[in-house]
Parts: sequence; structure tokens; C-alpha cells
Amino acid sequence: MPPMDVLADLVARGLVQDSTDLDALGARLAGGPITLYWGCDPTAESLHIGNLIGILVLRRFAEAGHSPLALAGGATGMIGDPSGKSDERNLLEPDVLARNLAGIAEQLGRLSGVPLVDNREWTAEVRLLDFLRDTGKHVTVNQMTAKESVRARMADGDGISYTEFSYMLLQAHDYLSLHRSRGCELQVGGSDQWGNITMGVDLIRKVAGAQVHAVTWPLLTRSDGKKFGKSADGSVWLSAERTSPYQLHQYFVQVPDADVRRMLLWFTMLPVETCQALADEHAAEPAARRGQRRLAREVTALVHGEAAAASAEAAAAVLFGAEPEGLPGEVFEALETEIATTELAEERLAAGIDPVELFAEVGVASSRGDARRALDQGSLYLNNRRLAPGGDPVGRADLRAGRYLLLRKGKRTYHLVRTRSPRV
RNA sequence: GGGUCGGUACCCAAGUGGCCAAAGGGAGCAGACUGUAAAUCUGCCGGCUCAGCCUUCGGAGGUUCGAAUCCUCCCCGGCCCA
Repeated sequence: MPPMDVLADLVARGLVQDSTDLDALGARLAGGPITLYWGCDPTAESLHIGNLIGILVLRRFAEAGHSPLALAGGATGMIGDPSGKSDERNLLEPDVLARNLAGIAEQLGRLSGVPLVDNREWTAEVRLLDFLRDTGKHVTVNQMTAKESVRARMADGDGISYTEFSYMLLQAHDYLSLHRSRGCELQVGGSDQWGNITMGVDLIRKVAGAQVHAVTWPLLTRSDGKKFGKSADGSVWLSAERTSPYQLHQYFVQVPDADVRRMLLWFTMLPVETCQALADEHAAEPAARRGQRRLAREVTALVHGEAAAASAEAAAAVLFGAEPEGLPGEVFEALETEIATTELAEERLAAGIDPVELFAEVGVASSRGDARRALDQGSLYLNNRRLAPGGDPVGRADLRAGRYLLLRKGKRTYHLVRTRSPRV
């Protein structure tokens, strides 16, 4: 059931921060399908969780019958967007860029299902003089330097290079190119892109005489002051290699109560009314954490599929549940894909291993000293049972399902050890 | 180039001959309390074969029974002068 009005849907979700004339855009949308785009720069091999907002916005438009495009900035990625950056960026090496593009293209295809374009298509062969005449002529340096991101960089010592200064021009040129080749009439993005996007809107009005549109969503912040999309281990990525489905799931399970409503609205495809109802239900009884659980489930399913979501949920149930006494081997095998796992030669276990050594060796503790301290503080667990200082070595008898040890430090740092037979 | 102040552990920052593996704060980790939350309280927070030992206070030498602390040279940063 596509929403009758995407724009109203976006507004209801709190996804509209800045926009060009909303009434005009609404009228245009009501008049029939339009082509729109969202772009991202290939700064890494994988997109991160923040990019999911854009991807889902594209899907929302698609579901309403419009034609979204995803743009991977192969050309602009070589320049570096100065928006929100305090320092000049290092240029990416071509091979790194190519690898990043390939990775992102794969993800975008899988996650959004919308056609993907690379701005090198229309940028690579543009001649400098043509660019200066056709694009540069319509933009004044006055308006470029008036932009906050540029002003800030000009004010402090290091300045901004001409290269980065040109970024916004290239992005405006992208919009113009897509307008010409595909009839693109709307660009969406995070609010840090507002200036870049409107420059494209202005350019198109001057060059093509057409009224096109822009919509940006607010930058996402967390109520607890933590940076959104960052966990203790770094960014939360959309690639399973970088952030396992379990870790992604956990990230959302641990979201603060105050952020549940907005994240449901932003990161799921659930209808607005459903999100609101879930959030209300959660607010009534936050301790049950139903909001976070549902959110985690929905996002994990969107990113990694239903099966992975179910498995991450099952893993969480085991890890945050009872002792893994009678658990069958299959559950442990499933856990292997969700949490870090180390192989251990069986004969070492037969000989008995000092817990301190074991925890340090697999990396749960950063050193033996760290492991020892943790043990003294009562924060080490074997098979979810707290270890006491001076206890027995870990041996074969501790194996569960015949070949697994579940190590844990504190509340939520888990590590699985699987024994390896001498040789088969 | 001259002058001057500085470079201390993940970050900020005390220490200016022994009581210093080095105050304090932040971050981080853990324990209690909880809801896999927030707040709060408590502990830990260089390494190890851990009542002891080893390696650290920009780098290299030196003085001393003993140096993060004193001396020499070098490297790097801030500010002032040229």
C-alpha cells in the first residue's frame, strides 16, 4: 500500500529539515511520478548506518510510484566534500576509490533496489573550458564563499584548497546533468548537503529555466550525547564483514528510550501510524524494551534479511538469557556467525588452561594483566557462570555441546571458543 | 635567524633530585543498582613468571648512590621579535 503522499509521510516522520517550496513540490508530486536522486561519496568500502536514512527515503519514494536514483560519487569522491569538515581532506588513491565504489554499488543495489549511477559517467569527459563557461559562469564566488563551510575554512589558518572549493560546483553540475539526461527534479540528502543541493537548484533554474526541488532531513543525533552510528568499536557499517548482523542488532537494542520513536520513523519502512503506536507502547512501559527490540529487528532485517535478523535475535536471547547448559550444538554454530570465535587445539584444553591465559589469548582481555584484574573484579564468566579468582583451570569438562566454551567479560562482551581436534 | 614558553600514560593536565608506574579530570573497562537504559556509588585503568620484577615522562648522551625532575646536543610545537 503506497502512501498517498510521500511528502506528507516524510514530514510526519520528521525527515524534512529544509526544503524548497514544499507546496510547489507537493503539487508536482501529485501531478505524476518524478525522478529524484540521493548521492553519497565513496569514502569507504561500505556504507554506514547513517546512509540508511537516504536509502530508505529513496525506497519511500519508490513505493509511492516515483523513480529514485542512487548516485555513487566516483567523481566527487575524488575531490572531497568540505561540508562539515574542518580540515582539507586527503585525496583517495584511484584503486582505493575503485574498490570503495564497487563495495558501495553492491550494497546500494541490494538495499535500495533502485538504479545506481556514477557521476564519472558525465563528469569524466567534461572539458575544463566547457565547465567554466557552462557551469562556472552561472555561479558567483560571492555566493560560494558565503557558505558557512567555506567561510569557516577560510577563517582558520590552513584554508581550503581550490579543489575542495570546487566540490559544490561539481555537485551542482551533477544535479544539472541528471536533470538533463533523466529529467531529475528533486535531490534529497542530509541537511549538511543543503547548500550544495540548492546550488544545483539555482544552476538548473539559470541554465535550463526549470524549477526543481530540494529536500533535506535533519542530522541525526542521540539523546545521550553519543555520536550516532558510532559504537565502541567504531562506525556501525552496513556490511556484515565490518559490523556483524548481531552487532548491528545490538546497536539498536541499546538505543536510548528517548530516541526510539524517531529511529523507528527514520530507520524502518513501517507505516507512520505503526511507528507511533510502537513508540507509545514503549513509552508506557520502557523497561520492556519492546521499542528497541522491534527497531533492532526491523533494521537488521532490512540490512541483512529476515533470516539474519531472526538469528541475531536468537543469539541475543541466548547470550542475555540463561546458562547455556543444555543447548544443542546447532545453537552454538549459529552463535559462531554472530560473535567473535576463536579456535583452540583440543589438547591444550585437555591439559587445562589458566582462565587468565585463555581470556587474554582470545582477546577478550587486552593483556594478561587486564584479564587478571577483570578476574579479581568478578567480571569474567565461563558459560555465563562467574569465575572466582584462584579457581580451577578450564578443562574438557567445561565444554558445552562437546566443543564450545562461551567466554564473557562484563555484561555484553562475548567470545566463543571452539576446539579443534588434533588432526582428523 | 633571535628570544621565550612548552613536549608527561588514550586525551587534558600536575609533578621540577629519592616517599613516582607518576596527583587530578575526561574517556574507557568492570562491580553494585537496573530495563542489555539513564543517573548514582565503588573499583580498575603500562607490561610481566604480580607481596616481586621489567619498560615508560620528545630523542641521544652525561652528572648522581639515585633523574620525569640537573647538564649537553638534537628533534618537534606555541607565542614574541627579525
